[in-house]
Amino acid sequence: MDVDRKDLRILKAIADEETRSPERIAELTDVPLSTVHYRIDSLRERGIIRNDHYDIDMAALGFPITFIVEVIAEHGEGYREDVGDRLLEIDGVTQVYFAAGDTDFIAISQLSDRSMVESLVSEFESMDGVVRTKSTFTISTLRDGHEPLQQYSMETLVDELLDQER
Amino acid sequence: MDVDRKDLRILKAIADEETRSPERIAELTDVPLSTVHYRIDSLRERGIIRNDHYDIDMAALGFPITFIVEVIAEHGEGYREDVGDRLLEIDGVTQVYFAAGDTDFIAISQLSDRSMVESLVSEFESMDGVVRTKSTFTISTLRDGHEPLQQYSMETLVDELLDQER
DNA sequence: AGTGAAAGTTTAGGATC
DNA sequence: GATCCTAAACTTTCACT
Repeated sequence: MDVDRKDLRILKAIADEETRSPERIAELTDVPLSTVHYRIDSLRERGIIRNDHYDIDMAALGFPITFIVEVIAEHGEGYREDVGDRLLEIDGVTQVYFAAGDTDFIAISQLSDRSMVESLVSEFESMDGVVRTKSTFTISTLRDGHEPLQQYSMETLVDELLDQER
Repeated sequence: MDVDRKDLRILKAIADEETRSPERIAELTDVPLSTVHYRIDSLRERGIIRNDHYDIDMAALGFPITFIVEVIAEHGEGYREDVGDRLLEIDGVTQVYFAAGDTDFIAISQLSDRSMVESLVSEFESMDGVVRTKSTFTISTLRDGHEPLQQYSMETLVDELLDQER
């Protein structure tokens, strides 16, 4: 059920080469083509690989601004859940996290221009159950999260995910 | 060069159905199959669709914790650039934004367990040029950013991306 | 936009460990 | 249960209309 070293080699090749081609993965990992197919199927069954899809570059499409809003919600009877649900309904909000500590939610959105930023800010501020918001306007994206496994060394993957070293 | 309504219909179908199959896209959009192929090629050439790849579910793989760190850097001679570069080198840091305002950087990481959180926090704190950090531990992910276009209504897309309404 | 043949990719069957 | 080969089935690309 758990991943093994061969799975990790395949996943790392997928992320590093940004490929979906079993042929290419087979070359890079020295795992035979048909085994690559078998392993990818199995990773999909285990929910580790989701659907295969296209990666849409939001900046290239016309939404170059990443806007991050921290939200402090009222702390009583289901307010937090309500606010969370309403954050999810706002157009352009692509990530929402529920957090521990001073901040209750962090919402990240991809926007087209300043007017879209302004209308988003006013949507957040007029939202029922919201006590305070803190917005961060990003100047540049040093790294987007589109291929997360690239940011782990094989060593970290092995250390963190495999129980028994041998 | 710019996208038109037909491009947006295709992109929205890709995001909503999480599909990569031109046949399925053709069905959903009523655009002929060969035109879907042609349009997807053209979107790729324009950089709007990047590579097609697998979506790796970091939580399912074994990195269920999203950890968000705001970094305030020293404000002199290239300190900011240095800090940015060093943030990018840390294992597990999947998104880094350079921001305007009180916070200079926002780094988002996907981690396996508390011990990985602790070692990341100490890496951040011991980093040269870092004045202060504020960490946010997320309890749950209400939405990850893996299919951003799902979070835009067709109306918003048309309003924000197409110049001339007709 | 559409057609159809060529090229490429994935699935399925069966042998092996 | 995992592996790996081969061949059939399917999908995509490409030259042409």
